Amino acid sequence: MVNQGQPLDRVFQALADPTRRSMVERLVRGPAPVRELAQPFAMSLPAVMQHLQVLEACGLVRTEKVGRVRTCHIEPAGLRMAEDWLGDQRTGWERRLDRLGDHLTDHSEPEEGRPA
Amino acid sequence: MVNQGQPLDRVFQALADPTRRSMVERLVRGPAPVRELAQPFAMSLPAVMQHLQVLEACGLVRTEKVGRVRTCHIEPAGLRMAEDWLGDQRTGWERRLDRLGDHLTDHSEPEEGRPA
DNA sequence: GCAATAGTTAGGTACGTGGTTAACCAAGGG
DNA sequence: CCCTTGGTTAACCACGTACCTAACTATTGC
Repeated sequence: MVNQGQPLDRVFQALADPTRRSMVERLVRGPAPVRELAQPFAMSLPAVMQHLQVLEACGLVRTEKVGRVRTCHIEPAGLRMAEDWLGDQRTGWERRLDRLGDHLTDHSEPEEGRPA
Repeated sequence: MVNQGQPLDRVFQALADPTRRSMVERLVRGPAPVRELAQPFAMSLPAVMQHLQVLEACGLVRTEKVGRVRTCHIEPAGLRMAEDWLGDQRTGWERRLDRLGDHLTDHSEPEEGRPA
């Protein structure tokens, strides 16, 4: 429960970059070739390619080359993995708040770390 | 709509590290002093402090020092910000899938990028 | 086949990140 | 008052990341 580390590492790392997030935002509205993906960013093609590789390596994006054009699709499973982790933390937190409320109404116990 | 960059950058960056994610996972179950937070990780106190600072800088964690003890609480708003972004992308994607389905049943249009 | 287009590879640089050790300061406790 | 505990600061190092330019390959269109 404490260690499913690596894939999540890569996904969050990928999402930590504004360029890559923008790419994801764009790809969510439909697939696009590398060139179109690169257009809004004031940076060289190789730089864009690198970002793309990061996104692909962590499973957020899938690409396939048809003629000389590589088309990029988003892979929603990757996003969901991250969203799930976040959701788990939030629900864990909320559950804790509930339990804390119970204890307070029961014994007026002061707030502290793990009860065990 | 394409650039609310910086805070999200920092949050995802913070979550990209397994140590920091573990810390969040622990803090979700209740506040803890630095020492206890550091205990499960085979690394020096300063390293832990650094991670803590990252978490604090991006608003995921709030800390306060009482005697000589600094207690760390989680700050759920930070998690929610990230979760929201992820959710936006997912819904954007799902909406697109719906629209695509409509078009297909209507005009048998081939799938492509932005319709504008 | 020649030129333009789309992408790729190679190599290099500047900066950021994650860790270390050592020395230090500030409570508490005997 | 002295020692221990808890945290902090400083200085440093190894490695990774995010770009760049230049050169190259592979299609497509004329």
